[in-house]
Amino acid sequence: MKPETLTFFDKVYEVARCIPFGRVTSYGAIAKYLGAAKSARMVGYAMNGSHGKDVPAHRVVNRKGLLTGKHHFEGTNLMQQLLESEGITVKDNQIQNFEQVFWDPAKVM
DNA sequence: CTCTTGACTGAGG
DNA sequence: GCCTCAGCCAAGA
Repeated sequence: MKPETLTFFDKVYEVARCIPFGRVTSYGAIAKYLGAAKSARMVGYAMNGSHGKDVPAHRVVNRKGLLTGKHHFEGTNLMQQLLESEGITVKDNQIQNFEQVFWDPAKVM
């Protein structure tokens, strides 16, 4: 990869890979961790390019714990199944016990 | 170069 | 708690 390509996007991928099993985080949490809390949209946008990478995008949801990006996955419920496979309860595209499974990147670091 | 859109969020009503 | 507005930055037309 070219150094010029090392941007906010690459940092997002890096943090996303650090998300532990059975945990989730929000776009804003990642953005804030990167020092660009107001660029949460870029995190989601970056996820658009997460295909072909080891980025567990299904573990990244919006601040409400809603699976806003499920439409970007192959199936209509693939994202939900992936989360449920990790022990996360999902109901109506929304993560239950969100605070319980929420993972803060800054908290680990 | 300009305009629109988007996997978002926080503040205000 | 829900709706609306503005800010953010990048990619595509």
